[in-house]
Amino acid sequence: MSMDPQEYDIEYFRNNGFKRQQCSKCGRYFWSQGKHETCEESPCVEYSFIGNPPTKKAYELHEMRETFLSFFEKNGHTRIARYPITARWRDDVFFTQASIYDFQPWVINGTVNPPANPLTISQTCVRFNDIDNIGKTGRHLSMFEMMAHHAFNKKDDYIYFKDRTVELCHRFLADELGIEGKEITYIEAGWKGGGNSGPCLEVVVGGVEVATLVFMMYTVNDNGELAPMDMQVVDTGYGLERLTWLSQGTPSAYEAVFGPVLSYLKEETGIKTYTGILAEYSKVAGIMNLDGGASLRELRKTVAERLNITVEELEKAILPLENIYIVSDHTRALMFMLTDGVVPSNVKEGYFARLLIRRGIRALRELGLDIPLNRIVAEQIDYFSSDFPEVKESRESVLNLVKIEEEKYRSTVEKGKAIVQRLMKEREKEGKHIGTDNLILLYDSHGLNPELVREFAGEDIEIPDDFYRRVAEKHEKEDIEKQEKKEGEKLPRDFPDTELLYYPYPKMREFDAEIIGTFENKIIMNRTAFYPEGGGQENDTGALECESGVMKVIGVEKYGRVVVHTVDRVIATEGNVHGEIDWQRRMDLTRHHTATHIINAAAKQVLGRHVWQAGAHKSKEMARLDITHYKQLSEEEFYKIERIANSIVQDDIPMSLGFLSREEAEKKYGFTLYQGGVVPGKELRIVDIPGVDVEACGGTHCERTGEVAVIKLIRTKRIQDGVLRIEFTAGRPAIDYIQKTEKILKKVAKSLNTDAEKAVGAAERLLREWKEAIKHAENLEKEMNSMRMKNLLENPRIINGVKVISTSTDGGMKDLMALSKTIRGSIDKYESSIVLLTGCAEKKMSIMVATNNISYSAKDILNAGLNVCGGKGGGRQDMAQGSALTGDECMQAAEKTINAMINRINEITSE
RNA sequence: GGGCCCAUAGAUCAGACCGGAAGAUCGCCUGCUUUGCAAGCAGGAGGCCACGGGUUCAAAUCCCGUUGGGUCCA
Repeated sequence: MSMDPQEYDIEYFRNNGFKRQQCSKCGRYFWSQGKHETCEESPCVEYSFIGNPPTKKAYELHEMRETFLSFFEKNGHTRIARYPITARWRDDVFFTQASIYDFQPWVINGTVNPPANPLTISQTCVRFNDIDNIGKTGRHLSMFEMMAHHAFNKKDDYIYFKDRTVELCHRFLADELGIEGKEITYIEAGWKGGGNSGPCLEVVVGGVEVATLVFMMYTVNDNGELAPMDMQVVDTGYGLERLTWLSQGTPSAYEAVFGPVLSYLKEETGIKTYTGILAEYSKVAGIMNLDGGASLRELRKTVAERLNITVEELEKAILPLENIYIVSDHTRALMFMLTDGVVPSNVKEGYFARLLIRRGIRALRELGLDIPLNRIVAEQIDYFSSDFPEVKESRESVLNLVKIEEEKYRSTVEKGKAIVQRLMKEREKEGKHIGTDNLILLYDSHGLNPELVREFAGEDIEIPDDFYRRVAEKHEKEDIEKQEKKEGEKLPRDFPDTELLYYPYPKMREFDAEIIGTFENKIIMNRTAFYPEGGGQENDTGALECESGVMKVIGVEKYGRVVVHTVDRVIATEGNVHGEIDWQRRMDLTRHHTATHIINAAAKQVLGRHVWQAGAHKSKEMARLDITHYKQLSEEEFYKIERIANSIVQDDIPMSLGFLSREEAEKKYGFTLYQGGVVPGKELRIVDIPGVDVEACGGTHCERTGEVAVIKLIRTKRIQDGVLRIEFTAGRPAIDYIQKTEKILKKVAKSLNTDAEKAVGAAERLLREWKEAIKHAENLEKEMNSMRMKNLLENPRIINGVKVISTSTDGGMKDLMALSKTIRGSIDKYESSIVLLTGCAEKKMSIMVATNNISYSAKDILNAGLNVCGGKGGGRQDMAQGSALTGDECMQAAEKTINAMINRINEITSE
């Protein structure tokens, strides 16, 4: 994307001897203090820093991060803790993929102020688009840290923009890291994203892009025209891993950033690193555009040629290392994902965790290592513990999650083994082998990758080169158009912020306010004590009283900082009103909200630190809390959570509710504040139940836990793999619920003719006796049948040497079958016989023909009968069934039918 | 968020494509055999074929929906 060259006319460049130059290869313009033929970025040049780092010293990963953050701190920035890797404050993405994600959309669109301004951060990020390249290219990673300094400029609050940004960047690289100023190039580029755009500079050293400086300043309208943004944002991104790699000059980024984890794996496997080969490999990978298997082979061929060895020799040297890198990379990403509340599952965020675990296990297998994957995750945790205390705190829970997921994979593989074996047998019968179709099905539906299938099959199954592309194609066809996300509805005109009374005066039931605007059936006032829908809590209802009468408040919503009341009818457009809140409803909602926090804490205590709130809803009669957990609760866990929750209530703990600056809150309470997702803004409302739970939350709450009165869990439900829903009630509705269930129990007991305590025993006995009675009745019927049959059997009709037994009953098809079975049981297996049965029940006649040891078709005989009674039916050679609608004349029809069939038997047996 | 696969005896699964009398193996119970055990032999119990509709003379089987589980993709 090209931008106006003036956009890059930066004072700092002009004053410090930078010259604008054009790359002879890619044609892009760039700025540098040195003179360069090209832009200095691969693929225009090869990496020059490998074995020859341009920094004054080699930095270890954590050291590089600290150097960066403290440099910007020294230069007027506030250091901000990383945001979680799961972007729960956004509904358009699963994961945080760049530092700017932390401030989208709330800060960028001006809804809230940034946590600090300017600020510096090292944001943990994950990206999975290049997952196949990980471990293979020397530089791709699934998890990385984007270090950044951000400034948010408003008209009345200008921090800094292009000039200072470039200055800080250059000073960091040149003065702090000691890179020769002339070696750094700033390539002109354009940036676009999320409806915004602006110029951007790619900062390149030694062939590698180490940072990007983005200046967000325009909004792009539908016609592609640019308009200046209200806020101009400095969005920078410095690759921690890139810079660390650059400073160490190792053959690949992996060798620089994985630290002791890499050494551990190398030691365990005894795999050697061929530095020369690896260096060459990374260099070539750097100048190649890698996408898919074919280009990977191309890469290997090129490298082998350059080193004058065969591709086989090359692969022997690098393939084991690739697996080591994959394990290192994946476990590192997992550590952060699981720490931040991802629970492995088959959908959404969880699936990526599962993917990494399964890929990790496969890589370990390839290496021939018999170590559980969580052992490697533990190494990662130890490496990151000192700089990320939250990782250390979640150690046990993270290792447990990995272990559970490993077990799940093992059982998937076990099941898969059986499936493959059955499939083999089936295919063998048909004289065929397992084909590509089978492979795709096994992978897509059963999670068995083709290599695994080959192993289980024990024969050489051909795996097509483009296997995964074919799987992808299968899914592409099913691709759905992405639904347009509707923008937050806007108010018809601007209103001043509403003063919120429910925070400072949580017990305020009535208040006076002034109407400042109305539209449709909505009213906006200067202040309100009505709680608007938000944070999973439903809105208050009540009344607004004014001189001309009373308006009923039926809905309350918040648009930005304005509270909008929906009323049944607007009878005043200005003047004073007196508001009154439906207090019973408010108290029910409040108790449910506080109870939600309490249950969340209790669940964490019982189940582990991996439990995070995944959603919640509080209404008047009932509430539900969704938590991350990997399986359904046992009965024991269910009641334990309920017991603990109620003991927190009984302890009647005084709660503290108040506002705190974000920095202070994060420092004091840490990460778990953000249960419902990160709450944007500088000031956080903190709901603190001392010793139990602290959350950033905007809802209404009790003053003491005792106010909740009682918590009754109703049921839990696994709403998806990895997420459990707890439904519960608190306070008044809890009592209603208990009474309701008790009434049911009493009713049951009464109908069993006993009392509640004995109901279960009575029900069990009843069921047992009922089953016995049925069995008894069946046996009796069998006996009756055989007695009834005795006559028939002793005096059978013999037609041309074939024994024919026929009778009419008053049963349905099921009875006829039972009857025929009885007869069958009492005649000789080798005796030629035919059984003809009819049954009349509910104005319908069932007919059944069964033959034994003869060649005549039962179907044929049946048809003769059906012809006279007008029925339908069919069957097999030795057994046929049919029925006819006969009305009240069933018995006569049955006689006619049997006669017709006997005639037919006469006919065919005499032929 | 979407696609695919699966649900039958206590367990593992046949049967389903092509509708017509619910099966195998292991486990369980009883008896025989054995000093005892493992086992062997003979017999037996155990199924609303996940649930709810529909089609059909007839549904475990075909169609639609629901629930639960698995899996791949975003």
